[in-house]
Amino acid sequence: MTPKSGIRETKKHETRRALGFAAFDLATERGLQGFVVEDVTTRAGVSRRTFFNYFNRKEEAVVSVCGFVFDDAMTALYQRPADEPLFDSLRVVAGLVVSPENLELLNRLSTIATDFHELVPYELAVRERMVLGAHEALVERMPPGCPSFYPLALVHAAFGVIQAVIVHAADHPGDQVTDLIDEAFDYLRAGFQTTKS
Amino acid sequence: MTPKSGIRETKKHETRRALGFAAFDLATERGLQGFVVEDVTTRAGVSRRTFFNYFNRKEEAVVSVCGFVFDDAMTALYQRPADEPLFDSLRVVAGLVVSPENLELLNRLSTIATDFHELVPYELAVRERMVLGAHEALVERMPPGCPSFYPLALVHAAFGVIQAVIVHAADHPGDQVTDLIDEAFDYLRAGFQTTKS
DNA sequence: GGGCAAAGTTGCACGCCGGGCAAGATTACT
DNA sequence: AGTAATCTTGCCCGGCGTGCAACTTTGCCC
Repeated sequence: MTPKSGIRETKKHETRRALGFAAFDLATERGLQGFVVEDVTTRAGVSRRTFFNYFNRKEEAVVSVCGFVFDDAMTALYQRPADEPLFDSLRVVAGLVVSPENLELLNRLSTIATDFHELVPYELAVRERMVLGAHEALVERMPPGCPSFYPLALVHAAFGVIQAVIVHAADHPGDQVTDLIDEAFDYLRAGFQTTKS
Repeated sequence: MTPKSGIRETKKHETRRALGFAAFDLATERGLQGFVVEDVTTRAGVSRRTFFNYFNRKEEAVVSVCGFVFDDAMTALYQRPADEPLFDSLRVVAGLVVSPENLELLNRLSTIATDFHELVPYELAVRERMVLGAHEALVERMPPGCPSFYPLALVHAAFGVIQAVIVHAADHPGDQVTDLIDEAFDYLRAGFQTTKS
């Protein structure tokens, strides 16, 4: 977690990014089966062996690009005022997760995953990282000694409806995502006791 | 979806089960890296090539055993009275998902996944199948023409808190799961406006 | 800046994965 | 009984994933 000193970490980060984007782009262009690891490393300018120092498999590299969605969301969550209700913090973060740029990325990923089902598990894993990260962020705000189940349940429910929005948005490209997030969190706030529409 | 006639389907089903359990047991005994596909097929009594007619990879076979959790839950959901509120149906099904036998299975799987991180994505995929299946079941009960976002959000939130219960139960083996499910669905019903504990 | 330790990259080698193909076996249909 | 459809199996082969041992680069201290 320490930033370490410069060049080394920076280069690693750049190499990882280069490999991730190369894999993501190749998957977009040719489909998941349309390229081999060596194609990725050629594009990224490193050797095949190096690829496996960063990722365990091709699929991980492809979905890694979406990790920035995770990073942005977590950064935002940690920056929310400490006295803000947890529910409201999550609502704000939810809006960021489904920003236009992020949705574009997530939809490209979904498109690939539709054709190549084997990618789905890795897509889900990225989301799971986000849920667990958010949980940790919330726990820090809880009064000491407070049982952790409440924030655990809250964060799972919140990211559940966020996922619902993403799924729905993929099927209904016309809908305003901001509205969907509002609708989803209204349902959540009302305990799903109103159907609204 | 048609049952087809007997022997053929039955044998396929049995072969799939045999491969799944062989893989699951081997993973429990030796860990995910402690065996190769050929070990699975030897135990199941088929050829190595046949394995790949049923699963794309070893990991899929290992988690496939948990598919029965999915099947049971879906069967139960379809059998709920049609006029029962969706929320209540999901609450009942939630109790079944975290039955003692299922939890034993899910915990064994979690244990393996803890040691062998590469299994996690496949674990998540099984859960995702359950969420989408439940959504379909709920949609059938909605009045025709009703927008599908409400049940989509509901089912994602519900399985979100179920996942929270499973995660929590893995960390706190002493807790009563039935109580956790009640607590989780109470939170959900109350829109997370009460902390309770 | 010279030199050493730590960390990262690369090529090589090798076993396993994953699946196309075609032949053989088994089941379904009439 | 005969034929079509389905499933299994062995063969084969390119790609995957990784241990290992050089080699190169970076960090650090004198």
